[in-house]
Amino acid sequence: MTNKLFIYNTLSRQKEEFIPLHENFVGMYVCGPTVYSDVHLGNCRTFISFDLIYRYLLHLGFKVRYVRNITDAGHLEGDRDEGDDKFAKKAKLEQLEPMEIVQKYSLGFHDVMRAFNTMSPSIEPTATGHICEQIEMIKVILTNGYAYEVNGTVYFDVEKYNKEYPYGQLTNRQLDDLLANTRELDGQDEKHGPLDFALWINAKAEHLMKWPSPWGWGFPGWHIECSAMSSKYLGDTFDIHGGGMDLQATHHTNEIAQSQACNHKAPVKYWMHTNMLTVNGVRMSKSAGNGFLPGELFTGNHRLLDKGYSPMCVRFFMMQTHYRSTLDFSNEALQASEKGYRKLMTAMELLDKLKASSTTTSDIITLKNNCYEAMNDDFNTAVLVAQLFEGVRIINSVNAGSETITASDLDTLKKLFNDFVIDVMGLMPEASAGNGIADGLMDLVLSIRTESKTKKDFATSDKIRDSLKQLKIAVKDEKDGTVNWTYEG
RNA sequence: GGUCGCGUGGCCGAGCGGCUAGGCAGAGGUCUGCAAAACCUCGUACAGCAGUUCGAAUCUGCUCGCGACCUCCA
Repeated sequence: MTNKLFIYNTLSRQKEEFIPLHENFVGMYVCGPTVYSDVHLGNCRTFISFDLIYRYLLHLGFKVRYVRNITDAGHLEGDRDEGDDKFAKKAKLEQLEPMEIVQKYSLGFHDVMRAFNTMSPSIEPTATGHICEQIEMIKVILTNGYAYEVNGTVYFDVEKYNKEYPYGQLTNRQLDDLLANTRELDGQDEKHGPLDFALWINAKAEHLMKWPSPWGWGFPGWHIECSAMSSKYLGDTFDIHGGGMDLQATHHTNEIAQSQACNHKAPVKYWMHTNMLTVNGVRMSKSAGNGFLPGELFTGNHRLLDKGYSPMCVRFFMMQTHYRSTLDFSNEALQASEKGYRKLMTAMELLDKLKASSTTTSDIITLKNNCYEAMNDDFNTAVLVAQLFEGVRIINSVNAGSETITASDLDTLKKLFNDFVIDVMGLMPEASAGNGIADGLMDLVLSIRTESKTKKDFATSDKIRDSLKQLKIAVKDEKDGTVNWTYEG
C-alpha cells in the first residue's frame, strides 16, 4: 500500500507529497463562515470537505490542530472599503444588536454542522475576540513599511509589496495583469493604488461595531483576522490552509501578503481549495439567490426540490465527488445518491451478521489497499466510494452464500468499513425508523401476514404488503423466513 | 477583455498514454407463491476536427460550448 499522502497544492498547481512541518503534527486553518445570515449549502460543502480531510489526517495518526474561524465583524458589503458592515446592516434590518445577529447565526451554523456530522474544530476563534492581535499585526505591517494610514483607515500597499514578493502567486497572475483589470480610481478614493485593501477601517459616528486603535475608533478589515488568528494558534508558518475557491483570488492572496509583510515568511505550506456547488449548472451563491438552505434541503420545502433528503444522504452525495470538482445539485442526482447510500448502510448492517468460513474467495487486502490509495491521492473519495461498493458486493455475496470469507478477513473487512465509512467519511446510520408503538404494530401486522402466507392465503398477505407500501413501508421476506421492514422516505 | 478550469454512456461522477471505476436508471437472467432485495450478464461513453505515438478519453494545436475569478460570497 502507498502510505504517502499526496495533496494538491494551489500554490504549485500540482499534487505534492504531504510532509508536515513538525513530524506527526498538522496545523490546519480553514476560513469559516461569516455569521450574518443562514449558512447555505455551498458553505457546507467546503466545511464537509475539510471535515473529511481532518478526519483522514486523524485516521492516519496525525495530531491535528484544526482552526476554523467565525467572522463576526469587519466584513463589508462592497469591496471598496466603505459602506455598511454586514452585521450592522443586518442588525438594523432585524432590529437587533449586531452581536445578537452573530449569536443567532453562529448557533444556527453549529446546528447545521452537527446535522452533517462534522467534527468540531480544535479552536473556533472569532474576529471580535482577536481585535488586539489584529491591531498588533497591522502595527508591524505599518512599521515594516507595507501600509499607510489615511484619515484613520490603514491600507495595505500592494504595489510596494509586489516589488519584493509575488502578490499574485496564488492565482498565477502578474501584478500588471491585475492592475490592467481594475476600475479607475475615482477622485474620492483614499487609496494610493487600486489593488490596495484596508487593514483597519475608520468607523463613522453611527457605526455600531467599533474598537479603539492607534488610528482612532474603527474596525478590522476582512482579511486581517485570518492572518492574525492563524499565526496566533498555528504559528507564522503552518501546514494547511483551506477554503472555498472563491476566496483564492482576493482573500487568500491578501492573507499571504499580510503575513509576509508582517513576518517575512510564507504563512502556509499547502493551500487547498474546494470547488463550488452548482444548481442546474449555475453556481449556488447568496447573491444569485439560487441557494437552498440546509433545512430546506432536509425537508424538501423548496421550489427546486421534489422531496427532502437526509443530512447523511447529502453528505454521501458530496463524498461521491472529488472536493476539487464542481458538484451539481439536481433531484435526479440526489435520488440516485439516496439509494446508493442506503445500499451501503444496509450492507454495513449485514456485515455484523456475516458468518466466517475456513476459506476466502475475495481479496480483502487488495480492497483495503485500494481504499488507502484512493484517499492518499488527494483525498479521492469518489474512488474510495467505488472501492467500498466492491466491498458491498462481497458482503452481499457472502451473505447469499455465493462467496466465503475467513474470520480474519471478516475482521479486516469490518474494520475497513468502520474506518472509512464511519470514521473517515463521517457517515452514520440514519436514526432508527421505529418507535415502540410502530414496532409493536408492525410485529402484529407482519405476524398476521406470515400466518396467511402459511395458509397460502396470498391475497391477504399481498394486500398487507401493498397497503404498507402505500404508507412507504417496504416489506422484505428474507430467505431464512424472517421478515424485515423499512421506511422508504 | 484578462487569468484559469471544464466538456466522459439516459443521469451523476472517477480515471488523465495501453489493463477501458463506481452509483442511479434500463434490458435479460438466477432466486422467490408473487414481490422486494441480492447476485450474474449486457449496453462498449469520453464535445468536434487535425496532429504526436506501435497505441489517446488521457499529450499538442485549432474550433465549438460551459463555468469560475477579476466585484460581497465557501
